[in-house]
Amino acid sequence: MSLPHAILTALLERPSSGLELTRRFDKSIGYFWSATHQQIYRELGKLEADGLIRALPAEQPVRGQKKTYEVLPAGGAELARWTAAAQDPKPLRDTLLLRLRAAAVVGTAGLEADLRRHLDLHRGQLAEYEEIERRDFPPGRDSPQDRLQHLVLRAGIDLETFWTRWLEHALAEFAELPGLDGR
Amino acid sequence: MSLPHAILTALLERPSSGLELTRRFDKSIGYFWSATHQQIYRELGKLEADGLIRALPAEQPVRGQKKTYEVLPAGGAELARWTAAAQDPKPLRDTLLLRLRAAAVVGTAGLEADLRRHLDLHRGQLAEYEEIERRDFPPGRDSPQDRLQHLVLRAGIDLETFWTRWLEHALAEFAELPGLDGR
DNA sequence: TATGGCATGTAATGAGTTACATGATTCC
DNA sequence: GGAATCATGTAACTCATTACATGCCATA
Repeated sequence: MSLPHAILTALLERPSSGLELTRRFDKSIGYFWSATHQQIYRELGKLEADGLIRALPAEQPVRGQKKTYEVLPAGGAELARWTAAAQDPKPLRDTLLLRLRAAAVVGTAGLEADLRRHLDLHRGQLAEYEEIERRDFPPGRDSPQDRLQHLVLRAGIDLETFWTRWLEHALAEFAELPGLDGR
Repeated sequence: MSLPHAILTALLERPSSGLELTRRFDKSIGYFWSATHQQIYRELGKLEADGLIRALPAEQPVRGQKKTYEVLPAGGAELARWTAAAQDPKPLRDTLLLRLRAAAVVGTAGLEADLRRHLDLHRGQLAEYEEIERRDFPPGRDSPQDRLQHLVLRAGIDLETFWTRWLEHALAEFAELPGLDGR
């Protein structure tokens, strides 16, 4: 239910082709809403059919040829409507927590290595976000748009901080656990 | 890919029928892996067909009649294998962050009320987790199983703490924003 | 002219959600 | 015996993922 709106947002920020969108979904927007190129092309087709976006004038309906989209007024209206609409938060669904709970019944053998790997990944992501903060949000610049985008980035930073701390804590606990392995 | 393993874990903790599992997925396990009864029945069928679980002896293959499942050795082995296997963390996908980013281009009108609502929901969830912690994990009890389950609960508590703080911060920022509404 | 990279797409599968259907049991 | 509730299930649909297919274009 959110992918079309993620695409509308990206296209309002800057008209783009499918592949350009795909690249932007690998960073920026993709930091909190990921999507593959297959999803994006399918959704661009739907959005165009629904009259929310259109291909820019030089429209060649040829296959391997670039096609840039822009948002139509109806698309902007739909995005504004969706942004303001009440939506319930989705319940948490996390594999790692599930595996820990499973480990309580089948033993912790082998889990620790993957916790360490996750810790490294989250540390890396955290460093990346902090670099972006330094580069794109220096103190001083604070248009409303900047503030909103900064707020989103802060969520990313705080979430990664949470995961690194939690994983460090978990690993410390593991070190103290008596041999539960293979239980 | 994780639902079957969530079910195996729940059944190892205690053999149950489909509806009992559904209830347990509304709390406990469901706090970090939610599932509806339709998913659960479908998955129970698959797990039984694959020989990972079985219906308890008094097996009546009658429709509206209770059917309790238990885990077979092959099921335990599969769960242990899955628990130890390396798995990449799934990229974040959060609607609220997306809406904030959208608000930076279409305006913040109407968003604030829903942020407040989310804040209330997260505060409620946090209180619920803290109550569980008081009740189920008093200082002192610390078998390895308790420690692992407590670790999972701590993740829930810390995550809800993060969201409440972030939402408070976001609302404070909103209060300072010049009229961006309807931009 | 052929190779590699760019760009757009199709097909198949799987996981999750929503709506509905049916049998058994209990209690009035 | 009728209504409510418990319990199990089916069907249809949407969304996401994985693998593959095809056309264009530059350049060696």
